[in-house]
Amino acid sequence: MMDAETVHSFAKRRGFYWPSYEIYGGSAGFYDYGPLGSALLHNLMEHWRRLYIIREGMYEIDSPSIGPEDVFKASGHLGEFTDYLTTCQGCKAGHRADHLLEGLEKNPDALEADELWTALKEHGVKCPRCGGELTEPEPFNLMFGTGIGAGKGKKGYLRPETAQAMFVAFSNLSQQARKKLPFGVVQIGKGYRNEISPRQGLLRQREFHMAEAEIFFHPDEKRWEGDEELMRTQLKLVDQNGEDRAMAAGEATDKGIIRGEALAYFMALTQQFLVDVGVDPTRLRFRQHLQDEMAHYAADCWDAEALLSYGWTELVGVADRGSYDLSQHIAHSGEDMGVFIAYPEPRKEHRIRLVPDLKKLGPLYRGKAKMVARAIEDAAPPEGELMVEVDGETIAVPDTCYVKEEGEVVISGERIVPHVIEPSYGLDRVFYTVLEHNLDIGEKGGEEYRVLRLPPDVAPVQVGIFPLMTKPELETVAKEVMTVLRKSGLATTYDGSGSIGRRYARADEVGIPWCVTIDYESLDGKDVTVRDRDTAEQVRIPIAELGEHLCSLLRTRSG
RNA sequence: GCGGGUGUGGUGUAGCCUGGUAUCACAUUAGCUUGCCAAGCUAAUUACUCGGGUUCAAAUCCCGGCACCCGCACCA
Repeated sequence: MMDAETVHSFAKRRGFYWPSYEIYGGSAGFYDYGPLGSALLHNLMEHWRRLYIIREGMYEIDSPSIGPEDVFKASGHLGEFTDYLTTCQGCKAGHRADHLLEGLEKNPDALEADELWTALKEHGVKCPRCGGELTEPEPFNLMFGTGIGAGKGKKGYLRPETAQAMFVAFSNLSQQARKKLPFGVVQIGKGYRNEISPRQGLLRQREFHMAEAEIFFHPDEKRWEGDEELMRTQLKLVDQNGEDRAMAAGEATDKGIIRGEALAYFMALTQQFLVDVGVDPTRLRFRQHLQDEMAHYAADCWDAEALLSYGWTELVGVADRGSYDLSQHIAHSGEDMGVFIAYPEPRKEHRIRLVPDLKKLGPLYRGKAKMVARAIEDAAPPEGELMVEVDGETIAVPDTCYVKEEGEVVISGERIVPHVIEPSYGLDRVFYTVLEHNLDIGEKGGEEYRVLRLPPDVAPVQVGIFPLMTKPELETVAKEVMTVLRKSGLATTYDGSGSIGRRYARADEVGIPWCVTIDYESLDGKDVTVRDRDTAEQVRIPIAELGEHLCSLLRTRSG
């Protein structure tokens, strides 16, 4: 099997990627994409856009990498991403304080620093490795913090995922979708996580590329009208019980293995993308999250995993997140993000409702008055005193603050909070997988011979232009041909150095699918050879038709 | 973050134990040559991870930082 070291040195030698800031000693978890890498990464993104935006008709947005603290309080990242680490004074091993309290406290994950410390002392917890004394837990947050504005300013964080923007701007987006469900919104951008120990090259970076789609559904109608063919895609599934099987996406839905048709659809779409861009389908599977691995709000979650030299590695997570994200932002911001769904027929109902009196509520609750009012509207008529819950606290509301109204009302629909299905791609991982799965190290004439068998539309360069000999008359024509091809939109590189075989070898190694060679017959006959990377076969094509010939090859080969 | 290992041109390496001009190959550039799959000749460019210490002298010995690899922990 290909080993990662080989891929890394290859990547550096041919300019795909290398560690950042090398001349200053480097910094773990950061990588530069070089000329060929940038082009390849860009092609992956373009392919992704073609699938999600053009074919599935989703909307794209582009939002800031930095967000104010409130956003991450609401999203849960501030809490979830903060771990408290305690260190053993003896053996210096670090442990997560909440893990040490597992089984001793009811919900150790939710404890604050001082509570954790108290609990550790109360239970007399010692280092599980050597039995030594533990230090006071220190907070560690996986989000990069920063300040917004001058002076003390406002606390901000670099986003740990791009998804929150789609939830935060939901009202604007649903307006753009003309308030019809379902609709999908995507974003490609960078995410940032201050990993404790980044390892494994591109797979676990501190700054990385993500492509995420949030598809919003009516909770009872999780169906996406897309390409029906996709539901017949064979998927390799490893479910929660570790059962391993291959079946069509549609069948897995019918059998209840995948919980929901839309989830299955987006898993199939995910597979199509990965295979299109060069992930080996025989080394690809979907693994269902275990119950305790899944976020508590998630209804179901499957990771697309690729088999790499590092082992099975998550490339994409496809999750049914329910209404969790929107509900969180509704609760924290007070913004109503519901979508109004009209009934087929308006209904008449006898109703008792509570109408809040804001004039009374205002002076009483000040900043919270609006939220109290909303809670009153939602509350059922009380037996005695009205109790409402606002922002985690229970408030008794005097009966002077609202009036009871009773009567027939016409209800033409209801407001619901949409559910969301989220395919979330780690693009750098896809990138690495495409390299590792397609770098074919074989042999030719007793010598090692490398061919990067990339799909043509993913390859960083599509055409190599070579004069057969380094003679001025050939070089002139070759450069003219190059100009024409570049004008027709093909990524083209010129190489006139060394023997022709050497140039083919150089081109094969970086995955250039077609090489065009200009020889003496090209001067008279006006045609050139086009050589195919994978078969090494050559055909002669008139120069006048070359652009169209290559463009059509590109179209047919990219599916 | 803890423990162990490693760090030499763009890539892969020899040298390190036993301190004294840094080896070789490939790659790259230029010229010649070359009529289709890493041919040849000539020349050129490029390296001891960084900082400190010991020493007349450090790639080599010692200390520290950084990076990478392996294990542990971490990986919403």
